[in-house]
Amino acid sequence: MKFGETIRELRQERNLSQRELAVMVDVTFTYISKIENHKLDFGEHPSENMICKLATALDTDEETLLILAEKVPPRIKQRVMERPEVFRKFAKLDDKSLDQLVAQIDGKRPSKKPR
Amino acid sequence: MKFGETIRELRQERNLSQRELAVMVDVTFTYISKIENHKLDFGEHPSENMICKLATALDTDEETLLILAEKVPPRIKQRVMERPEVFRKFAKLDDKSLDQLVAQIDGKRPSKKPR
DNA sequence: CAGCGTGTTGACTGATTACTGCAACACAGC
DNA sequence: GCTGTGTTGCAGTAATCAGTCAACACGCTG
Repeated sequence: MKFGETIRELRQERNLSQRELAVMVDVTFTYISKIENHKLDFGEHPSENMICKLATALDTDEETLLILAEKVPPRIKQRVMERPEVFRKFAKLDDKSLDQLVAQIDGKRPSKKPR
Repeated sequence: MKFGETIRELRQERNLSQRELAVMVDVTFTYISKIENHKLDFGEHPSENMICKLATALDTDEETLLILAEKVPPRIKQRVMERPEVFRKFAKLDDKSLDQLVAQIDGKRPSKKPR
């Protein structure tokens, strides 16, 4: 519901025209327009590859874009394949339980102990 | 590496010929053979839809088959989309940390708290 | 108002996907 | 030696995907 809008915002923040961005990711500018307006012929979103290029060109986080495009980022997919039973369990938990687990993680490993 | 072999085993356990299974999932039996031997023209695995039908026909767990075919089951995908930050965190954890979280889940919610 | 830069849209094209269908062969048992 | 079973290669197809191209619309600016 928000992928195209996000691309547009990022592009405008960087003061790029559709044409300029198009060159950077190596497609025609009309395609950029369609992406931003969700006017792609079939499904809503561009290919994973394209999203990756867009992330680079716009200097933004690739995984966030992928998720907006309803694609599971490769790194997450890989981990799911490596530990399927675990992720199947996680997927069964409700929001509250997930939050509790996150709290566990953040509590136990406080990112960076600043001495 | 094991999808085709798994299908074959399940099929044989149920005493089905490739031809019989093929009818059940509405494809030709040569296709079943190709699936079992990883001889599909392009990528290794059949479509999600086909896998789903196979699971039904073989009366086995769909998600397990999907994972063998290196596809993220829809239920898991959906949950990832709903709580992306959470699953991104999970995916960063090493095996030991994941195991600890699972222990948390299993310990904390012993299936059914009576009372 | 001419012309430029910008964005939007519909029709079209080429590649890839997910199979079908056939033919030929192998092997196993009766 | 025939029937049932599985294997493999090749060609064909229909749908979907990824992207191009031409045409047009808008707002500025000189």
